[in-house]
Amino acid sequence: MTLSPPQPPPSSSPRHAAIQELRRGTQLAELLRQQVELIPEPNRRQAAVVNVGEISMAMESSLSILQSEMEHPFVSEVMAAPTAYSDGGSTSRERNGPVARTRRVRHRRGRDGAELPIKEILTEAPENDHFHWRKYGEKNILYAEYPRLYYKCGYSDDHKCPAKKYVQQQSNTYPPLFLVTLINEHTCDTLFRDEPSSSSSGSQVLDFTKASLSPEEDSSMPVSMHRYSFSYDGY
DNA sequence: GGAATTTGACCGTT
DNA sequence: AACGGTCAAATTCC
Repeated sequence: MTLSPPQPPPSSSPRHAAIQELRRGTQLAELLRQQVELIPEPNRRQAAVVNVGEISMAMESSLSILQSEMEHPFVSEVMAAPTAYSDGGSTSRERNGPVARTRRVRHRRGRDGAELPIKEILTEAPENDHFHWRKYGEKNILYAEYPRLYYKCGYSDDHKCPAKKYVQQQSNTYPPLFLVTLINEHTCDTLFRDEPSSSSSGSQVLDFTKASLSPEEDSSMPVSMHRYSFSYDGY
């Protein structure tokens, strides 16, 4: 992933130092993840993997916040919630677009006109939350190389949970990066959030197969690189 | 057969 | 009119 800002400030900048530390943390988390994969007991292993995933996500999120502030100091007030802003311009140059463009984050408003809480995260693992999502749409976005996938909380009907999630692949690097936009907080959180340590017979819910395939690339990559499926346990 | 996904139509916003 | 987000009928999967 391309982590360097266009014009790195002097390394004496505290913010730059923080970014360096976060990058180191990300690498260490990845190392830890590999170690954790070796835990023999399935339950403990899965729980540990999930925790490491949370750590990675937190790191990515913090990195995105710091980097976006350095690259776009003017956009931070746009967000209605603590936000990892990432753009489609400097970190992902669309191959099929005439120019790299800065993604404009629009205010999203509910019916009463109030701004909706939005959180954007750039991550390699969009499946690393433990919620049950149901896909309800997919759109090709102008100048974007990959489609945007639309998900809503699997309990949106039963429990009126308003949480939604958009997922869009941002790069064809390995591992690919996904921009995850989270809209609204889960109201089903404590009661219905899937437990990472619960046992099998889960229902497979999210599949990023298409999102992670670029239009003309073929079998030069292992299949596993193309498959990003969410698996959730029942409750 | 039920649940989840796909995909074109529809609609609101810009 | 174009674009992005959602709906919902059709289809696929388990």
